[in-house]
Amino acid sequence: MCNLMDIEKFQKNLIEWYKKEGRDLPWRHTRDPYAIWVSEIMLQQTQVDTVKKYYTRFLRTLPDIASLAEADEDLVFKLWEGLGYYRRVRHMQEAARQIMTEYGGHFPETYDTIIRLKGIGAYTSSAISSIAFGQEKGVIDGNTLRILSRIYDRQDNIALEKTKKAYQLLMDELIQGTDPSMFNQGMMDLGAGICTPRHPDCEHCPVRSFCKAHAAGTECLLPVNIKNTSKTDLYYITAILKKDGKYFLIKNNDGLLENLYGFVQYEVESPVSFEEMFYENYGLSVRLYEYCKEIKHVFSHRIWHMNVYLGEIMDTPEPMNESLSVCLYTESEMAELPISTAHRKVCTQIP
DNA sequence: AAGCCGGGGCA
DNA sequence: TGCCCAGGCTT
Repeated sequence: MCNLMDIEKFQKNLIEWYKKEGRDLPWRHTRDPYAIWVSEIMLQQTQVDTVKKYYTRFLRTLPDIASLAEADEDLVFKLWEGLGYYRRVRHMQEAARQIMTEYGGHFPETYDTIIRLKGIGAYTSSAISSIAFGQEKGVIDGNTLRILSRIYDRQDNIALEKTKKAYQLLMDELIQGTDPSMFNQGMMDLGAGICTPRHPDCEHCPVRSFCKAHAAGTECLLPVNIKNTSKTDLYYITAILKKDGKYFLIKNNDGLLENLYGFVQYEVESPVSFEEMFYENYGLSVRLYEYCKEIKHVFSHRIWHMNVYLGEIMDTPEPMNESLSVCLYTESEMAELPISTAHRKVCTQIP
């Protein structure tokens, strides 16, 4: 693509195809920047089909910026339970409060102002500013990096930041003078349905006449994406601890799965070591009396091997320790708490 | 620049 | 199993 006429033809082919073959998605029936924002945050590293279920419920429960800003923290995380990357929703609530105080509850309308909001980077600011406000900012994500690598038959490693910067310039050039919302969303649908990672469907591609990789037959070798994917194995003893018909759960205050609830687990070699460490941390005597099974849970960069035990918390002097009672939940209370998928698997071992 | 942060779908 | 998915923040 070397001249303006080619770019115009590329845009026209893409957008005509998008109008006909584009996906009908819930967040494409609105221009409300708040709704589009929610969808874009949910869609970060998360597949469209997964997001659909969460998106509708989230907007029904928290329909606008003000309601998100004022919402109870546990409710917000509960709405996110199972989606992963929980920091996203914490940041979103911070940004909602930011919009209330700095912009009087009115969503900012330019790329440079939107990107200053918590949890919004180059991709999301481009997406919101183009879709909700018609700004000519191209989105750079896994889809567009793949498409551009193929269109230009480039070998740049898309895992590198400098590649993304170079491709941002290309995208901003390609989006000039057309409908920014349809161009960006058309590119994403092209990446999702035609220009797929493994078996691209070039026969049905509306822009294959512009594609250098297709001409060279190299489309299946692109994009180049070299990154380290080694995982670390972690071995835990995870205890389902019961007292008076309730279960002992703690809230993670930092790190992995921050703000979610879960069973106590330690990286120790034996049940006795667990009991000792639990006593050090909580001043409570526990007894593990039965081994259930190992539950494996795979994250992006680590694997949890959770060796699940049943246990009980021994009698404590009256009145019951304050720090103990706040950690005890009935099974129906547990259903309402935000709990990670790993620990939901552990719940299945409750007798 | 590299590490960290989840979970689901797919070949 | 390994890779991918509408990424962003921290160090």
